[in-house]
Amino acid sequence: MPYLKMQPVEMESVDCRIMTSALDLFVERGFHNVSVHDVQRRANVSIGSIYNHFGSKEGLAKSLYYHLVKEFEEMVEDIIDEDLSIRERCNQLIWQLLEYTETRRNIVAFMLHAKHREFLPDEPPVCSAAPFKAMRNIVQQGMATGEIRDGDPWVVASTVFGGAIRLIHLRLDGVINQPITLYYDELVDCTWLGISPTMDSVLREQAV
Amino acid sequence: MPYLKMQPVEMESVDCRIMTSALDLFVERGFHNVSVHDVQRRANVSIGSIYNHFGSKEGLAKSLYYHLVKEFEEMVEDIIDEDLSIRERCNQLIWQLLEYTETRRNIVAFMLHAKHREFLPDEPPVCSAAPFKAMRNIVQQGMATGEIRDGDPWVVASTVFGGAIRLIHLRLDGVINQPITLYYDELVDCTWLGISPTMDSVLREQAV
DNA sequence: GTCTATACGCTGATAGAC
DNA sequence: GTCTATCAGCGTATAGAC
Repeated sequence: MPYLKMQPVEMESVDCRIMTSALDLFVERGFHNVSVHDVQRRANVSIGSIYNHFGSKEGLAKSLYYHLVKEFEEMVEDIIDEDLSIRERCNQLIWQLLEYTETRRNIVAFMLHAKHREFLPDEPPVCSAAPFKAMRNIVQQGMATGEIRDGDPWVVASTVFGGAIRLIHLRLDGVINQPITLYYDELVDCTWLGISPTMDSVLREQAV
Repeated sequence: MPYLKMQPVEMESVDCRIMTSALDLFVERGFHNVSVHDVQRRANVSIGSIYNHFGSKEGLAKSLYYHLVKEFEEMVEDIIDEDLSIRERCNQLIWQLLEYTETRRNIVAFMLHAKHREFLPDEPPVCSAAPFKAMRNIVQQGMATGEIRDGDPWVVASTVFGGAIRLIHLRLDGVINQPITLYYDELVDCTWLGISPTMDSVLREQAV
């Protein structure tokens, strides 16, 4: 059952069936452990069809990759377009990342887990793609407005999203067995307030 | 030039040359884009030799993997054996991770970046290997002694090390162009105190 | 545009001399 | 234990009918 967001066109296009099958197989076994025959079989099309549509196995992977980056980018854009504080934006992003991991596991797995350089040698790394740049942008805005601690953009951005991404990896690897959306509140607390318990006491004292 | 830590034995053993060559090639091109012939050529041995020592390409990868996990584990054990507070232990670990990334790039890349499941299907994910368990253990101890904010172990551990691991990935991907050891101090601050600037002000106010 | 049958290169692995 | 020569199978890609 294809579940990729498709452009206006028909939902059941051959392209979509092929890409969906490819995505699932690539995530299950890894790009190099999937033959074009495998994709062909799962998508219920002929090999000729695949080569007609995508030119090569690499071409198929590339199309799929672009498609997913775009979908991801739109998600980020949607959040940016909402009228939110920087902090709320970051949290919203973290939430969506966790939620995507649960509801569209393979998309996240392909974006975050797959080592594209191995089969798309000319592609820059994912983290330099548009959506990731947008994420870092948000962080920098936050530093400018004073909503986020000032410092090196890389360090701060890594701290903001590093915890979430780490949780996602653990979940994808099957080390964590429950939906990570359950961890959202606690994760956000840890990230913004830090893991040092002294800060807690400071706050508590203040509250008293 | 082989740079793997070798057991007591001679530093220039054939095993070591083969494993070092394999490590470099695997990291450069990915396991599946490296043929046994490639390894053989770089290590200046014959194919027969490789099959004699390791039985198969997968056997070579497995030996290499075990070797590196062990080396990593020893690093963690060394830190645990030192007489340090939990917090210092965590920081020491973070430092070592950053430093390893700079001085033994390929080892870290192979451990953190490589998707072992693709070529070692029966291997559990890296993050469930001994050294990672030890890292989570330290965090749990910290929660027990009150040195670390109490909470779900996964979330807290991900927050403690997530930032560092994220930085390492960015560095390995070539997105960050300077040694990440430079970021150590700031990273540790962000992690323990959180990225919320309000905490800073709280502290500052307190200090006044 | 879709299909089947086929070609051809590469790579993991072995045999057997030294 | 080390080497070279060789095999067998798989997997990408194409040719050509429909």
